Amino acid sequence: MNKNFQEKYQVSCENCNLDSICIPRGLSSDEIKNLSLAVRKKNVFNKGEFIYRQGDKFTGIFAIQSGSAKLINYDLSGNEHILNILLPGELMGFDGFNDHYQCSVIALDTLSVCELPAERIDEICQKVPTLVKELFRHSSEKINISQEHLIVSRLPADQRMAFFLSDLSIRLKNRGFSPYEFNLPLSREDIGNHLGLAIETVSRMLRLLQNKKLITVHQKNIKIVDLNGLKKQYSIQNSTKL
Amino acid sequence: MNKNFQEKYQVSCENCNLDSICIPRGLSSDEIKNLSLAVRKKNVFNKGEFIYRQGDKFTGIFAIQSGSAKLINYDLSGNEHILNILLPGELMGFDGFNDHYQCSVIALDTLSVCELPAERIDEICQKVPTLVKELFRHSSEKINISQEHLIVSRLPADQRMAFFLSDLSIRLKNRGFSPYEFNLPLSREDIGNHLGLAIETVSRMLRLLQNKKLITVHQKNIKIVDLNGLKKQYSIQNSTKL
DNA sequence: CGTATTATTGACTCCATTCAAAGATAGTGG
DNA sequence: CCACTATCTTTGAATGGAGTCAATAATACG
Repeated sequence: MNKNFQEKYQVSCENCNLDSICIPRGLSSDEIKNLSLAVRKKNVFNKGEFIYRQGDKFTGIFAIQSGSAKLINYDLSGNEHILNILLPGELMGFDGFNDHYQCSVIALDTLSVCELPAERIDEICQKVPTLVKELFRHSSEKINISQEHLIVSRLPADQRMAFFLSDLSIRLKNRGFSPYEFNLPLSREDIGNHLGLAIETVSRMLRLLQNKKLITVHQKNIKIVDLNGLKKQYSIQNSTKL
Repeated sequence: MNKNFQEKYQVSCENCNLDSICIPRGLSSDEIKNLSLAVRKKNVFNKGEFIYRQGDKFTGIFAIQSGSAKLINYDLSGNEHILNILLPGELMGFDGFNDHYQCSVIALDTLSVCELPAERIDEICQKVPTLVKELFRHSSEKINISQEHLIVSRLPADQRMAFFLSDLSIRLKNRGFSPYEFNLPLSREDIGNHLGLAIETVSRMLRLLQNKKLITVHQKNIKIVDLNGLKKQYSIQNSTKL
């Protein structure tokens, strides 16, 4: 393994400030070094480009270094369903362990990712047994996120919107961004698609939350005025049944 | 390891006729033997009993040998959300790799399960590397099922019901049961909870599908009269957008 | 057999969609 | 710089699908 190869393919996870949320989360520094050797150099995508496509052969797990993306699924009629928004430090590809990816991921802005290639996962898991556990942990998290979304999808429109914004705010905070002000990289149509709402309803719900002094909206710019109030909007729910 | 111990704790996966859908799916017979040694003896639960509870410490992955169960999540208000129905050969517990189970599983009738204990997963994965891959595969499948449910939750009530029944029919067939007649182990309330419908709507949709000559309903007994027709009910969707 | 629970059916209400139109924003070329 | 278009967003009014309420019917249970 010559120096040129290393420069080209080896990215130290220590150079990336996302260790605490990305794959290395539960690993020791020695283990991270082993992981770093397996990780493919970071790759840059422009807005609108696919990181991977539904139906593609599984090539590995990707981690976002910077930028954001949308996780989508196309149904039999070709309709797009936005399953989630992905932020820096978040992983993707766990939908593909059954040989082929079952979803697509599209960059919402300029995006850089690094990849843990499929062919290396086996060997690295031998060398770093705790990595297996970490990957299961992440996979488990993806399951729980999907299930949470299913529960949220049953809430009325205003609560769904409140959850979406709170969730984004919290995730941004965990990643070192401001939780109180951010630019949604999504159109109203994409938000509606993701939340299962018509674009008109998206407009109305944003206005509603603004009227309640919980947020302020200017185009894609969102300011969270009252995060606790926003959370109460959905976390109370119908407190009738116990 | 004496004979008594083996009788008590060792269940050969070869004795169970669910190899093709359960954990052993992709493993060789030698690997299955190794797996068999790690699997804990089967355990029996009565209707209404918990296999594991949301918040419990992760103890392992369970496989249903016989009977059925419901996978549920309790929200902050204590409301129950039925995320899925689990059938023989199906696995549960992938929601727990993050130290604690995020869901509960309750037996819908007399249920027998076998368990791959957490403390053995590490060692067995060392001995049987292909098992790691198999577990990731199953975990991946759980993700995809959740995401499919999210998409289905956007469909109108009749299509949701049609999907639910078709899906059950297909899964029962894959497990060697009749796909054309089965007894739902769920009350109308549970069906409604799972599909996000009021119990009255569940009644109405079952009647609708019966009027369309796609099924016949007698209490909990369901006969699938026209499986293809049932599938068409939802797979066409709005064919307007391409 | 009577009571309690569960399921069905009908009438009414309400939330979110659809339809329709106006307003705002970004990009283009004169 | 402004007009002009295309796209996106907001707002209002009407429609419709599923929920709620209420009553009846069927089933399970003691």
